[in-house]
Amino acid sequence: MATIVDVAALAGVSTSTVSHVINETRHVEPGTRARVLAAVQSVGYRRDALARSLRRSRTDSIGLVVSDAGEPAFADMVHGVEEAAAQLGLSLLLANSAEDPARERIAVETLLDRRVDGLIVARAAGSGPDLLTRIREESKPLVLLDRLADLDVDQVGVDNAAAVAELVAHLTGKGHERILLVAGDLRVPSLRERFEGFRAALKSQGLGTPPGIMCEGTSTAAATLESVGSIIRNPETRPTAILACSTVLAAGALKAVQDANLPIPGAIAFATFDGFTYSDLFEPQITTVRQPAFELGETAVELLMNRINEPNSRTQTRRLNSTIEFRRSTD
Amino acid sequence: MATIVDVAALAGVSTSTVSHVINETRHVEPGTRARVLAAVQSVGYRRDALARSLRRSRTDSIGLVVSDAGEPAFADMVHGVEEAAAQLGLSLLLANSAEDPARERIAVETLLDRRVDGLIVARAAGSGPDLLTRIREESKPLVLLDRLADLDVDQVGVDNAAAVAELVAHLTGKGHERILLVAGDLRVPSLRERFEGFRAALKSQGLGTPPGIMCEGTSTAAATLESVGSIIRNPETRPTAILACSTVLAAGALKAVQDANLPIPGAIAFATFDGFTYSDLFEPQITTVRQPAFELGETAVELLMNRINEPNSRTQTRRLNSTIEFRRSTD
DNA sequence: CTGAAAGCGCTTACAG
DNA sequence: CTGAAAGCGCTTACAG
Repeated sequence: MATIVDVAALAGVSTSTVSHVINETRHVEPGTRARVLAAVQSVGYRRDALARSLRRSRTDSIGLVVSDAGEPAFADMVHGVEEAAAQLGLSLLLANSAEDPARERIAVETLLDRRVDGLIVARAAGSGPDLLTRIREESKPLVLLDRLADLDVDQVGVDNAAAVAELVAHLTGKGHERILLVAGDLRVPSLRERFEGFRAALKSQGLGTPPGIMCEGTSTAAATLESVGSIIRNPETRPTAILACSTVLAAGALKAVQDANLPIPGAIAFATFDGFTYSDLFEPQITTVRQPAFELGETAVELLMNRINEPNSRTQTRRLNSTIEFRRSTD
Repeated sequence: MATIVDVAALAGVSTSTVSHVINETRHVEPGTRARVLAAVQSVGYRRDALARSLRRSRTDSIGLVVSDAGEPAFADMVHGVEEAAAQLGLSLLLANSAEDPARERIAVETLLDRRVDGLIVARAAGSGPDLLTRIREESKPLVLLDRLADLDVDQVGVDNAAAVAELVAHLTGKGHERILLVAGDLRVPSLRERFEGFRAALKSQGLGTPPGIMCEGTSTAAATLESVGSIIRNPETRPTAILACSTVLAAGALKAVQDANLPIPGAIAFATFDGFTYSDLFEPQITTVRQPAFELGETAVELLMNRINEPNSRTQTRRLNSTIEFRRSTD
């Protein structure tokens, strides 16, 4: 690979001048400039980003650690981050923690070693606060994505409480008073927010939480199938509506309803967070809270750039609105 | 940030020794070693990957350019690549061309500037051969993913011909002789392979391609809805089965069938490549060719590492098998 | 068993 | 308007 020295030699100038021509960072005589550019072409010179980064202590790259690259919502966030980063001329280093705090730690350290200009992290379910402390120690710009913390950091997520409230209002409006929340792993902040939001929404509707009408702690479709199954098979505990807090929970719960031969929405209404694509084409058509996942990613980059450019500005927490697609499953 | 010089000073040794201790690259007296390690801890030293890469001309990173980060199949491939890379201690630089050859070009150049050790590319639909030439000029290891080329490069994709053949055999076995192939953009190699495979399969069944029974060129759900709609509304051209070659094509075609009030599979059978998740939970339950997208990504990394370690070995083309999930839509 | 020193390919004050 | 030179933080032959 040709270096700046080769170009300088061929053009008969110093490496300073070559550098300044390439980066347009100071005025150069048109003639000299032309010779340099010609030399660049002729030797096929390409600036080495590594050397440049080392010298400038800035890499023009950002790191993204997601907790579950297999989940469509996270895939969309990755897409949004990539898009926004590309627009700004930033490269994206992607890592997946697979919900494993140890892997998350390694991913963050690697990204730190590579001197990314900033970090966006959607934390693993069991991730402790020490990770954030570690990043702060390095005073590396950081934005939390989707899975927020009760800390003084920049973060962007969904307004889960508002979405739950709207959904509960919709269901109670249809006369439902016994709603089963399939809540999932409450260590995941977004799931906890939905859980808390659900309780608050019921309370404000004067309903209170019927005992046994929460289903929490399960994370797999199989486990959800089982626990939801046992709740709905028992007429004592059977709800008139089910609200699932993620796609995988919805899959398990939906299967349980089908296994119990309960028609939707005839015997039981059904709604879900995230959920299935192209729902309009299939039966049952399921009412779905659609997260603005792509925009979440874009916003994370925006917050990160703010932090990089203004290290001492006040941190902000952004809550984006989800949209609810109302369909026949809750009619 | 502490550097190797700080560590050396504190431990009272040379930077050579520090480097060798950290990298375990030559024997060091246990006592010295311990002092170095203690110094590393005490100053919170972390090796700068940038400087290391510059010196070694090796970055332990790979670049991945996908053509459509929004498509679930590509998201899974990204996931597979990430997983395999992480296992090998490689960082992943991700870029999306969004099916735009110009963006693809920029993405590749950026990755080349960053001196990734190798490149995995799922090319944009209109991508020309000059991009591959360019990468070869730099003699940078390259693997083509999913969208293959008729060139002497390492590549991994799906055995599309085999999948189509199996599906066609399944349909003809059910008595279908008029099958509509919703083929999509034939500039996309994988779609072209399905198209060619379809013709070959019909021929080997002694059927030949009925005129007007191909629907090609459309890439959006809306355009597909329209063209499939006009084909199935006309009893002269109406097929008894539809085979869609991608998720978005399937969405458009399915809508057209529903708009025409043709029951599936009563009036018309339906099958698709890729397609919808959790299909078993919804009606119509659609027969689906499931690509091993994650494995495709993993295999791409494997081929790339082979190439990096053995630059002069023979190139290989790997074809992974898809699995067909047979469901009621083709009963 | 260890160290002095060159060099990877850039950028950027400093000087003229 | 341009150049000589230091330095970013490492690795690695070379020498002892």
